[in-house]
Amino acid sequence: MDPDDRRQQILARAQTLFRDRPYGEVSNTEIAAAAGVSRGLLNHYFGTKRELYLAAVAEMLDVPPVPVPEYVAGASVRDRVCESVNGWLQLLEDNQETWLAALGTGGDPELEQVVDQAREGIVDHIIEVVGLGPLARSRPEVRGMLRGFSGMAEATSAEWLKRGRLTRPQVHEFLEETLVRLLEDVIPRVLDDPPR
Amino acid sequence: MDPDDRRQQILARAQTLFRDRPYGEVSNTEIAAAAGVSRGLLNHYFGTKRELYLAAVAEMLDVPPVPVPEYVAGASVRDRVCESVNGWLQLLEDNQETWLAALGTGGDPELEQVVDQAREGIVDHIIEVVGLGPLARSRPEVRGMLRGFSGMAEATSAEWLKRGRLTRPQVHEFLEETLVRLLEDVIPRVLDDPPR
DNA sequence: ACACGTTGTTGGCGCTTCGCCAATAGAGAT
DNA sequence: ATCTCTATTGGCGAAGCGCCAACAACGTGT
Repeated sequence: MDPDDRRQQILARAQTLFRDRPYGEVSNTEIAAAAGVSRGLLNHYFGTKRELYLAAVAEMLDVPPVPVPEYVAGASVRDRVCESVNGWLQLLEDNQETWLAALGTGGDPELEQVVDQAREGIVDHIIEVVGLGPLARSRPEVRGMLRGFSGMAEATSAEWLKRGRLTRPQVHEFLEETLVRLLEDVIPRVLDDPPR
Repeated sequence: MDPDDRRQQILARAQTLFRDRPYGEVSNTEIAAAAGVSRGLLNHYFGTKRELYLAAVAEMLDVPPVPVPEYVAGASVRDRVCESVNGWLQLLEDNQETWLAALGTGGDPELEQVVDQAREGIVDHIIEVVGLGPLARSRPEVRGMLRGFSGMAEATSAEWLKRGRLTRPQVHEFLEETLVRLLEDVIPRVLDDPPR
């Protein structure tokens, strides 16, 4: 079989298994059986089990980015934030299991880095949507604070998807209101103050 | 040796090892050697390796709670929030490695539950500090949204401790300003709106 | 004082998993 | 047709975990 197809097939099977059960409970033997190949082949394509895991998670997180809403002249910051939050929630709803499975990283530095990169991409998206590019380039603190907002978004989304203490509209309104206040009040205030 | 002491000693050694390296890379043999006991004794005290891990993490997270600042009549919400944020940051600074190690949970449901409980404790603390008890009891959404704030606090703290894109005073001001706006504006607004 | 049971403690057995490697087969090229 | 290259396999050795039987040390009852 074509090596690329085989690699992709193995990855797909590994993803479905790693979605349901944690790393330690999924054996390479099981993945190989699910893919209909021998166990040694996994070591042939991906070196070790961890590398296979990293590849699987990395592809899980590689979702098509939310399209940036086209800039409508006269659209308020609030409108654009609303649009962005909506896209984020839709993306989450479509890929529930994927995100929920990838929330915790088990303290593995490399895996942490993979997830970290995905989160940084979210921050990029926010920056682009609200037109914060120049400021963010000169002030790294902006990215730091938006990562904070990203953490809030993940936590509230988990409350919605997992625990059910919040509904989707509630999460939306909560995040939208919060982000507006961050952009208009909190972030400028923090940037103005001396870092001490 | 006294069983309690032995158990505690093993736990201590396991904690230091699990702090530095992820679960899969720490062998029971190593823990036993570090504790100066035989490997089988770990299975005697804690049933399985996972249970030992859970016990270690649980004790890591069992930090002395931040004392609730005594209620000064006339103290504004902002003052109390400031005090609370300060306590949270101090706690983080004192137990850096512990928290950073426990941030990711590897998708393990039981471990997730342990960390989840600790985070819920943080929410309890916030509720108590800002005097939101009655409202939180009748409206579970309040807890959900405060969990969102807790996620933001963790993310910004990681930016400060790990990545260094934020300083501690900046994190403080950021969280304080945000929480004030949450309590005064965002949360009431979300609660008033129909959940749809 | 002596036997006895309780319990902390150890070493070892069996099973599973993982990484590696030699052996095989099958396709494409000369 | 043969040769080579590579995908693919089965198996070997090491390591780790859970369990259990044996040992020892201490207290207890008679």
